[in-house]
Amino acid sequence: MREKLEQAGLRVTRQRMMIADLLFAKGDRHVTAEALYAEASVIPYPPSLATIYNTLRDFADKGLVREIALYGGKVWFDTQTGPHFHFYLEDREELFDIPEALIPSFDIPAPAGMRIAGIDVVIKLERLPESMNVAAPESATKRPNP
Amino acid sequence: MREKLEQAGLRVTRQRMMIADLLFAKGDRHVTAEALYAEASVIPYPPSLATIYNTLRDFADKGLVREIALYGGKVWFDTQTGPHFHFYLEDREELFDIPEALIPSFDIPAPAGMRIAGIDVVIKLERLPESMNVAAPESATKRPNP
DNA sequence: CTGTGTGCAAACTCTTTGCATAAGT
DNA sequence: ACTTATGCAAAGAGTTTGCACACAG
Repeated sequence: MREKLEQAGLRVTRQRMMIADLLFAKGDRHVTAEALYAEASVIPYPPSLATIYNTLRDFADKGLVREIALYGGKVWFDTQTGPHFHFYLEDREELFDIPEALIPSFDIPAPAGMRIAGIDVVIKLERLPESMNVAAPESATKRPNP
Repeated sequence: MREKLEQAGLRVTRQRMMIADLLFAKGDRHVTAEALYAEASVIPYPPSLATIYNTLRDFADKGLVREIALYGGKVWFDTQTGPHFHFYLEDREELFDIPEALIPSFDIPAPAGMRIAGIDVVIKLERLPESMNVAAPESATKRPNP
């Protein structure tokens, strides 16, 4: 953890260590600043909310986490910085990864004079009524926001 | 235009007509509330900013426009409600459609007990330095946020 | 020691809301 | 007439910032 910060050129402080621990200890995570703050707040002498925000931004700048495009409201951060897509469960405000295996190959050319700086794919999910709970998985065949 | 509002079950008011005109008169548009407000403000007796916000939300509720997932900050509205993906030009804060022809077929199954409520694909673009302006189009092969 | 990070509160930005007035049907 | 929309200003949510103090290198 310590090296992770040093490698990124960030000073190793108690707060940053604590935040890094929360983020990276238990595998991939998808968090908002508020959620992380709530989580940190059970620990004695937790970082302030402002520090959580600043730290998440610093981490994002250094490539330790990445920001995710989502509807209005809050900014999400993802500890997995590599290529992958997301499911978003609106009613629970939960964000999780789409298994790599399910991701189709993508080959959209950038317009002339531009380069692709990142791709964000978010598939919004809705919980089906109980009675349909065991229905066959639905497909998302090229149909953004039907 | 009038019928568009009536069909949606919205009262036809001067302000809503003005906003609908701005949105739908000149083909597909991608706007933020602020931008639309600025645009409307050149007209005598323009709608207030609050009304722009309320109207855009009403329009979105009735399916006349759709909301687009973008990084933090502002909410965007798109007059094209059908399935399509977007390029986002960060430095200019411009959003535009990806031609249908370029969009790959997508077939990601929803997890059991869920259905897909919408797909948002945003490809962030960066302007290349002048010297490379005529470079061959780059590809976005399955590489979200490299 | 020196410079950077932290905490707090206040500022800021974007969006929504309450309430009195205006306008549509 | 009756109901819904509008405008304004004020409130609200999320995020950033300024400044004094603390701490890592």
